[in-house]
Amino acid sequence: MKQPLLASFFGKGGMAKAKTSKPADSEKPTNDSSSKSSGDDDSAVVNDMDVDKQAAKAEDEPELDVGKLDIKSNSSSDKPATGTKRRIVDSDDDGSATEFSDKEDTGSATDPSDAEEEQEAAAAAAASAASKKKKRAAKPALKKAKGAPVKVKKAEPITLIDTKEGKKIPFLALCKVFEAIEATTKRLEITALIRDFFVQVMDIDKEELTDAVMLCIAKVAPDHEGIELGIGESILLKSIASATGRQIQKVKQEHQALGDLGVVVERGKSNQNTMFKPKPLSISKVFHTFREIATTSGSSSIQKKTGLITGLLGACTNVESKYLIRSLEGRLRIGLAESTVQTALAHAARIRENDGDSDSLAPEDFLQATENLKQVLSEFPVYTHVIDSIYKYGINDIANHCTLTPTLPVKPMLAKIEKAADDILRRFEGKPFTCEFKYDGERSQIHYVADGDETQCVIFSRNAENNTAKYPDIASSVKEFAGPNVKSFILDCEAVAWDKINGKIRSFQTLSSRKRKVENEAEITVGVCCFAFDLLYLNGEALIRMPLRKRRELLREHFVPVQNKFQFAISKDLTEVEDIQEFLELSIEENCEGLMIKTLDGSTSSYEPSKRSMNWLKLKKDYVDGLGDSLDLVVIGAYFGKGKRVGAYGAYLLACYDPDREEYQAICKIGTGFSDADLESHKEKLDESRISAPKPYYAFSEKTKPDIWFAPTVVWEVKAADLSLSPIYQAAYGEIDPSKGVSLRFPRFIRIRDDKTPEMATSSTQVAEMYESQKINH
DNA sequence: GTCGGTGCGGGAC
DNA sequence: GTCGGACGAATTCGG
DNA sequence: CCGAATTCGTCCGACGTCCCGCACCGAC
Repeated sequence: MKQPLLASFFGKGGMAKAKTSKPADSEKPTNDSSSKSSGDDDSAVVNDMDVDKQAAKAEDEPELDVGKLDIKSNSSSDKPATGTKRRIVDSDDDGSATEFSDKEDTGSATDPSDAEEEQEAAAAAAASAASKKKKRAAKPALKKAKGAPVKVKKAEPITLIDTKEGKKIPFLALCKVFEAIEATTKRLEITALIRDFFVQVMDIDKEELTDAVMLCIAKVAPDHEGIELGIGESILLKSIASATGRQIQKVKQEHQALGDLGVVVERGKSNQNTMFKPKPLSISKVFHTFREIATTSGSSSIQKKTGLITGLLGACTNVESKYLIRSLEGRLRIGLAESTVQTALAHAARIRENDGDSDSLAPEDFLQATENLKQVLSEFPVYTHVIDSIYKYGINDIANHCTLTPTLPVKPMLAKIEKAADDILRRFEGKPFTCEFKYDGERSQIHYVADGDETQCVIFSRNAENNTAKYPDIASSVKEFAGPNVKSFILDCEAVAWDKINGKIRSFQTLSSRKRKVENEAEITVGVCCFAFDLLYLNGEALIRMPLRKRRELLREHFVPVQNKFQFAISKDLTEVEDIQEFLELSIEENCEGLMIKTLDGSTSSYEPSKRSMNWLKLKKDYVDGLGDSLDLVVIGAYFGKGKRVGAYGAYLLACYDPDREEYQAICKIGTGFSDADLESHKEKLDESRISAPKPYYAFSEKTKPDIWFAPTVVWEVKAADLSLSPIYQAAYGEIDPSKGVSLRFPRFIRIRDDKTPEMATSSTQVAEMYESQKINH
């Protein structure tokens, strides 16, 4: 088949300088207690509120009526993804109907009429094997795209499922679905595929459905339970080597070439001739082995884990091994992520409750179900429990049984990037909104419950990790900042490293050096101050559906700033662009990252994480064209790309120039900001200056050693949010700290600087100056 | 057998 | 964290 | 007024620095 080469794509607002006059009237935001004043009590603060303030398919499907069976998924569907209707009524029969064999049953299974597409699919699959030479062919994007754009692929019935009592659902069935998903980029189709699978599993067994869902999202437990696989590249390499009987080095090489461990195993296994057919893996077997891996720790745990993985691999067919490995990497990379899985699960549940009939359901029915499920999971992120409730009460009623509960993390509301202050007014046109300082710390969700004398405080991170052990100091000061009538709450805050001697914010880098498991409060080296900006729950009542104005009111009414420990995020309710601009400058001045902008009233101001994933806006200085730190750096090396970047370089090593020592000093890697076309053209151009070993005048560390070296010829403009003190990069080495260099936070490619020679790149002295000018470093 | 260095995994941004 | 690409839905444009 | 073209929002997966905790390993 003709696989098109890497396709190329094409494609690619300023801010007014306010400052003019401006009725600076009042509104000097004062964070009261912040530094000096500290009138910590509410007085100052709370009062001026108004001014504002502070703060598959089967071998053959005997039972299926062919007619009904083929379904066209979506495509024309007017309803979202309801397209595919399939009836798998069988189950009655003796089950054995659907024996599966790992060999190629694909083709045969489906209905002849579709031979065409079938071939297409087969081709795709074959492609990887046949045309292995050009790995690009494997790019999902290209796979199908060209082939049959017109015809929509029908969802192939995948029924490797034996419904007979006691039989487990084969892992292979799920993998077949993954394969089909990977072959397309159409979102509706993806949803339909996984949804159909869930529909089938759902009828069979609740536990297996849960296991399947967990495998789809590549998780082994809810985030807050802190159960992690603890598996990474090196352990996988080891396991693959042992399972396929090869040297680790070999596997490593192949990994570099292919950029995908999944593909590496798949090929490795197919080269192996298996004498006997292993007992097929079931979904629950796989999932439970994953859990076992996750829960082993201690001495020689790596060996045990490797053993478990090797065992699984031994029982895998080729396809299975690919997805098994990717699951262990924590990312399936097939275009199916949690949000889509949730949608599919909701649709499946709705269909099941309609006796398996999707035709009579309206698009709104699906929408409603999806919204319910997403909302519930964001308030009660425990799949086992939620799925349980679906069975018990129905998808439309789960919200009444899985409600926001202190002690269980709420998915935090996020913000969308906004690049210019002007756009904000347009977006919010006329509606009142507030601007808050965006502090550079760590998102903390503080939960508290008092039950008589028993009190409990739990603190979660932005990603729902349980951080209670990291912040015992916060937990122990709850009683100081919570008012006397507060019995329970969930607070949304930013925990920021705090210099209590000078009453100042410290850098993010400082915060991150804090111990993660503090045994004794006395040993805390980095103090923290919480800047609260929202209240989600208070005294037994969820507040998330209230408008922000109300939540903020309750926050200020029931909580009290405490010096050096707890404050309200500084905020101002504004209406003019110039004011926003000025407030942004002020936030920067105060060592914050920028502003968060939120509407105050109406439904858009409620705390609804799932409905609109980002209802807040964030405005940072470095988003604005022409502002923020920008450097011109020399490209001296490159790293092979992985996944969708195979065939290109995934990242490059950059250096600044030190004219005194006449050397190029590594400063950071860069891997974002490139369009696909950039990726291609950069490689082409840079390969011309490829050299086999680093120049003697390159200063770099082994830890950042690139796969490919270049002579210093190309200069790029790069933007960064901050500069950091680095243990592994050499830029401005010794100028600030005798044993550390400087690196960049959030580096991204902006453009090529054809007009600069490498010697004209940003110098190490300039780098040092830029670092020094960040006042937060003193 | 203990101790410190190293490399990996995972989590912040 | 930043960023670009693909989809699908919403909105605008052009005949 | 309707279909085509364009814009917008969402989702996904590439990739960045730095840090701690843990398992491992070699030196003593």
